[in-house]
Amino acid sequence: MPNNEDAIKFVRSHLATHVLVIYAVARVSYNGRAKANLDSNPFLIIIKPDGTFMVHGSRREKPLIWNPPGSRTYIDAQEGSVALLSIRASPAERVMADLYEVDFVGAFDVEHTDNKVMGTESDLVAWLVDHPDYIEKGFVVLEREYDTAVGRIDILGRDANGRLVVVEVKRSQAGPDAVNQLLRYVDHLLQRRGEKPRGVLVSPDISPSAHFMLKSNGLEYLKVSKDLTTLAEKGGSQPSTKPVPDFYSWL
Amino acid sequence: MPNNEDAIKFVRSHLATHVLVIYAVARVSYNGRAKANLDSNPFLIIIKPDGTFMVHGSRREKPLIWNPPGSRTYIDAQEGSVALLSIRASPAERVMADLYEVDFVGAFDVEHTDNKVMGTESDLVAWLVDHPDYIEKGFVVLEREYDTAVGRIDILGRDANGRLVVVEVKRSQAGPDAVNQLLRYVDHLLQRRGEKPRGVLVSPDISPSAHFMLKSNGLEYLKVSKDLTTLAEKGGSQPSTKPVPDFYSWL
DNA sequence: CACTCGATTTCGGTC
DNA sequence: GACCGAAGTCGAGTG
Repeated sequence: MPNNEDAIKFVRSHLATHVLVIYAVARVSYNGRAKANLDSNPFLIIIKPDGTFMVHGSRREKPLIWNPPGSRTYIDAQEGSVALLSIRASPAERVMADLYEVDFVGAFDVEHTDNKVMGTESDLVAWLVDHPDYIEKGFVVLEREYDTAVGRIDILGRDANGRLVVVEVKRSQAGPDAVNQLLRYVDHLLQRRGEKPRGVLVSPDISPSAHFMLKSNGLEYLKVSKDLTTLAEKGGSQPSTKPVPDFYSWL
Repeated sequence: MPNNEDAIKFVRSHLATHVLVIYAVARVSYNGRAKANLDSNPFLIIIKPDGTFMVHGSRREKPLIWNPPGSRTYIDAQEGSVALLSIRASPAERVMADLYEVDFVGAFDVEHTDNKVMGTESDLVAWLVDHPDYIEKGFVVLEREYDTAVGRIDILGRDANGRLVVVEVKRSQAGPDAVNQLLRYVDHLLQRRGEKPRGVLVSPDISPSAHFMLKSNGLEYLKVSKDLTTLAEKGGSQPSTKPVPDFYSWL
């Protein structure tokens, strides 16, 4: 029979420093912005040193129940089970896990590593600003990431005829929301400057309804090559460190 | 010195049935809709039987690099390392991990469990439809989740005076996007029916800029109690099963 | 399969 | 800490 006391000690001593992996039969509940419950079943529970608490099932990328970074984890013995508690201060949220059978606890020393993702919308905007003729011959950039009362305009410029142009950029297929955003900006500038600007949506693809909305509002569409959306820059992370695994199990 | 061959065999034999947890020093790269790279560092790699592939660091809830459910995983020996490959067919995306030092491999038999989350926007809409007077005395619901060319209207109804009312519901703080959506629907109905409807945004909170946009467009705001956003119904999951943990390590 | 939108969105940036 | 908008968004529902 497993020794819960040892497991509890083990978890406590590694909570702040290691990524903990717990395999246990547990009943889990979440209560906060929403509510959810899991009946007693074997789950994989992962607790990170930053407070992230996750209960994973056998499918999907997202945990079934979780608490975000910054939460605090508590563990204690209970009548016939181990109580695992994760508390987030604000908004108040709590995850409670009753572990009826703890079959594995591992502590893994994982370094903090940031990775830089390349090919984001910001990258595409930057490229377009550097290559204004790609948008249109004679296009001149006035502003980039231009904040207004109704949102941030990706690119504001003038065409060869000197007419104001609002450019909204999407790195993937544009939907109704993107058209909405563009409309918002065009209306705002019309009211603000008394000059009706052109509105151009730039993306590698657009959904049918979004295209319909675009056309019926006199806006324009510029399709960009999919290659442009994965512009490669360079990014990296930190140097290697020695792994220090440690675990506790009875089998 | 660890035996990579055994680790590879172990992974292969559990890929389809277990949640695999691998702790290794690895260099990881992702190439697909975007790109990302991780230098050689100890990471926690989790592979689920549904094809989900995740590389977790010591912080945050989301993996540093991942492939979604439906991806295929391959593992093979390499010169001085173990090559782990995850391929997603469409869109074409691949995650490559070079494991330079495999320190732990665990296979955990996690049952598939669905959990029902309570307190979603859909729950709130349902409650409002059942309690139309909460929106406004004399309010009559005409349609719910009403599809139009510009999107789905949460609730369409008429007020005590017989005037058309569009209701947009948010379960958390409403931002500019919500106002945008509502505006879109109001405009659409005006054009479509030649009748200018009232637009009402319902949420427990609203951001300052969203409220400003709302007012300046003649729309209305109805604040609902936060309690309403966590309406409790009932939900559960499946019965318990026996855990069958299995792992492989050298320490 | 594609489209649409909610999400305990999460996450990063900015004020 | 609040606000704002992107995300390799993910994931569910619908057609």
